[in-house]
Amino acid sequence: MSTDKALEKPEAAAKETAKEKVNTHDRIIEAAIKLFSEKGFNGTTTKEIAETAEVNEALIFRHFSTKRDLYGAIIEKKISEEPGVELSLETHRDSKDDRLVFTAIASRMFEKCGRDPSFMRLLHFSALEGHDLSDMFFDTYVEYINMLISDYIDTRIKDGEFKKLNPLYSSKAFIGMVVNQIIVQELFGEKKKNKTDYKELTETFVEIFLEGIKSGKS
Amino acid sequence: MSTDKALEKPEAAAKETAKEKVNTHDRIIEAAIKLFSEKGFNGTTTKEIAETAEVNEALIFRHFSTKRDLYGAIIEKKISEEPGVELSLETHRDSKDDRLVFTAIASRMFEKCGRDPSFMRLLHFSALEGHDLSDMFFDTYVEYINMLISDYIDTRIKDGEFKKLNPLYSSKAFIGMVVNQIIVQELFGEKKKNKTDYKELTETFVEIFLEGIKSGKS
DNA sequence: GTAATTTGTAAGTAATTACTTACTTACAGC
DNA sequence: GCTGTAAGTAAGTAATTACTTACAAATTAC
Repeated sequence: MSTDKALEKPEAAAKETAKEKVNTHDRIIEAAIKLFSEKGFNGTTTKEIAETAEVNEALIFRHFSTKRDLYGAIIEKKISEEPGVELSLETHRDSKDDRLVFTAIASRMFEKCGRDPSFMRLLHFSALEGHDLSDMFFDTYVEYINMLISDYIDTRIKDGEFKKLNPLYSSKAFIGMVVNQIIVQELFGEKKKNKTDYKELTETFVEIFLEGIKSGKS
Repeated sequence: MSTDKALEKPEAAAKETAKEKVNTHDRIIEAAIKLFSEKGFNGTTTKEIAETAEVNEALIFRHFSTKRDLYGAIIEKKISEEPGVELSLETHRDSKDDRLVFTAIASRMFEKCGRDPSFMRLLHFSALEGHDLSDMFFDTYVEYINMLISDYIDTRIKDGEFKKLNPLYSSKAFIGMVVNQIIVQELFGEKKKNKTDYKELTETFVEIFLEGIKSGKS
């Protein structure tokens, strides 16, 4: 019985306390993500974060010693939790169905950023405002993906299927099409005016890119 | 004589006074462009602007009634003074030498943004921070250029030289390649690590785009 | 039970913010 | 000369900032 209690109680208690604690912690982080991504680091006050999180302002500084620490924490969280584009590449790489591969990459990027616009905004704010972790953000999401696609292009060149163009620059060409569309959409709010047909847009991008890079041995 | 004096004196006087006045005004604007483009609206203080411009802080508010007014003034200035990409299109449009046209567009954009990085940063800051004039910025530099290129593509489709793809989406494809490279370079500071060969990069972009969009009647 | 630790809060701090004021200086027209 | 107007400045303002402190309530440990 005593063991039961010893096992049971702390567990339940921990759960209970943890629930409250984690909720507070999470509420702060969620509010911070929302506000920092909307208005940037300098445009957001700790008072606002507290109000949005429905938490006393002083609690923020018990969980994160400074405002900048909190900012760093949410960037790290975003970096770690985002599944990335690599999946769509890895899923289809071996098929060597180029149209499928690049369509999957573009679709995944559109879908991910459409679902969570805060990610792109945070990425850009952190770069513009010069946050320390901005480089890590960049390496994880720009350089890494460029490298993956660049590698794929490289193998397709060796297969004799793609032209002998610089693989990194070719990768940048494709990524650029997709990312710039996302930026225009999410950051500049183009969506209000023009309804974009994502299916057609993706097809156009993939068509241009693939026909442009394919070696002409049809 | 009286007319002479009346004509001469105010002119010289105006020149003299204007010189001082314009210098102060311009120094404020120059400092504001520098600081706002580096650190954004919220990241820049009026005290800093005054120090950078070597002008008493109170003078800022004699020239611009609020900090936001000053911000608006520099955005308007940037919008009005930038010559834009349209020139390179207009110069080469009638040649119908597609490679020349798109190479010129890309080169001009790279060159312009490389020479004045503050432009791109201001554009992005204003969009992220949601300034009122951000839309004007966007319309002038994103939508307008897209329209111009889209129009050119449209005529080339009607010439039978380009595939029947959506001209706007095709334009976005090309612009995206170039603009994204600029963003990565200027905002994320990629230049430190990788030396980019702009000539090869431009050639790669144009090659992929043109071969991708050309109707296959070679 | 009670002591100790954690969680929450109200009030306050010193520094900084955008913006003003009251004043002096320089220079124009007469 | 004098007067009026614009340019320049030092000092100040009220509000807001990130961050603290001192204390109460709740929870845990024993």
